[in-house]
Amino acid sequence: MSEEGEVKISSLACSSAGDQLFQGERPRPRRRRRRGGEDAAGELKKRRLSEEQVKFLEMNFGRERKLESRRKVSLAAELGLDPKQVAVWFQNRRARWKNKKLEEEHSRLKSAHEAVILEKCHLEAEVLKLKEQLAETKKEMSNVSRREWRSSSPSSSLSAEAQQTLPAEFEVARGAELMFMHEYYYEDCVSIVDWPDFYQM
DNA sequence: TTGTGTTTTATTGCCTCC
DNA sequence: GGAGGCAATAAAACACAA
Repeated sequence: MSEEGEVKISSLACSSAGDQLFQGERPRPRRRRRRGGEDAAGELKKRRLSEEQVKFLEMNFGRERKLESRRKVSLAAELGLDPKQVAVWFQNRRARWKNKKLEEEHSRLKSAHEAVILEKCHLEAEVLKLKEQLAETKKEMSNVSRREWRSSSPSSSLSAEAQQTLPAEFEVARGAELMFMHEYYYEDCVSIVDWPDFYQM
């Protein structure tokens, strides 16, 4: 078989001078091989290996994925193949094996990723629930403190109207703030006259 | 039968190692 | 520098639906 023949036909391929500028970064130039599927002897160029041959090669591949020279020659002799065919078969088999491993790894990582996403959703839901609980607790604490404040301030100078508008609708953070201010003012005996202004805020 | 997708065998070009 | 490995690709062989 002549390599020259194939190279001549390669003028049909997409190889060009420009391709040479991007070695390693671009797809390699493709060479067209002779079509027709027959070699000089009239035999088919590409022949499928028999089931037995493949089985034997598989068995050997299972034992050792690499093929040293002596083993290649003896395998070829046993199978009645060209040593190069054996080498090619091992090369292609390694490529298939590698692809399979990559696919397995991909699906393993995908499953792990999905599990993490699921856990994240659960944790987010839990955080939401805990936040709601916290808000509820703060609200209750604020109500309790408001009630205590009212009952402990019988001489309050607030009008009845002002008392009515006390912080029933207060947001939670404001409620906590209120608790703090209540304690502060109460303990320091500061006049509460300004409180209605505060509540109107 | 034929068009199309997949698998298998083989080639090419580059890289690394001894 | 030659042998062997790998990635990318070609092309034959095969499978299969329409």
